[in-house]
Amino acid sequence: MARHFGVTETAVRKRVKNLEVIGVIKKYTIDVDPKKIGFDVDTLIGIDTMPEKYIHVMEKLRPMKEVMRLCSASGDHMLMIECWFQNSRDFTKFIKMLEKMDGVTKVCPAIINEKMKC
Amino acid sequence: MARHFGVTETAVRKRVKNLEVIGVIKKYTIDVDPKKIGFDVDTLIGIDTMPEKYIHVMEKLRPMKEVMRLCSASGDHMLMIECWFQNSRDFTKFIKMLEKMDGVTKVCPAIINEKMKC
DNA sequence: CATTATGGTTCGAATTTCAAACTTAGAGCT
DNA sequence: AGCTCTAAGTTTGAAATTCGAACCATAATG
Repeated sequence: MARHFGVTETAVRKRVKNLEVIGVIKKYTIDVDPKKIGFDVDTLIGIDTMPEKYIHVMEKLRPMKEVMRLCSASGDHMLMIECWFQNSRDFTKFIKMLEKMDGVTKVCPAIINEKMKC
Repeated sequence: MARHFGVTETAVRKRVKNLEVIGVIKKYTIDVDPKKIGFDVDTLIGIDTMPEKYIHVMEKLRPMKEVMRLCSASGDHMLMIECWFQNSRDFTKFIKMLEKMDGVTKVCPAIINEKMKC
């Protein structure tokens, strides 16, 4: 980067450090291909809950090993989760579990076929 | 990592290198906070299209600067995109544009409030 | 039983990391 | 204008890391 921008390596380091401190850079991550490690089913699931059970459902979902990402949303769905499964059986089982979960009113699963842009 | 697993640093390097070669590690990324750089509206948008216009819509969306991620899916929606906007005005404008786009039959936007797990 | 593949280790030179001290240059005051 | 403060760069050198090459050890295989 330093070479690219024509400044010293230290200057770049200071800027990056600052981006970390002020929170622009939240973290450094590794993009892993779920299929390559046996997770053939990558899904995005929209969930709606009864308003008073919202936090409860969220707290219940968060620690689940299948749940790779979780965000609260407004609009089409109240919660959106990305989940990885070894196979479609596990996927179906999980969806059924969600539908039965206390406070959940709607479950809208989408199976991700291909990530065209990341 | 080497210290953690009690092997040499070179051993770890070789394993990581191998993970890169076989594609388990797709890439190294930086997780940036959109709000911190002026993108106050982070959204997840589900899109449905007429089957014959599917590829066409996808190719049109992919290069758009607002589109941070794009994946093809089956189930709840045919396409799922994550988009960043500076403000809700830009967001609304984009949604209207999508709705008018040739071949698009349905647009389901969700505004991400908080990423609880990444 | 010899051979190959796999997964380690050792070693050292080259490169990178990183903090401390120092230098601008501009912005905001009086 | 003169002064001070701050943001952003540079220099420098010691410490740490990177990384290839050469070299084991072991298990699986023809």
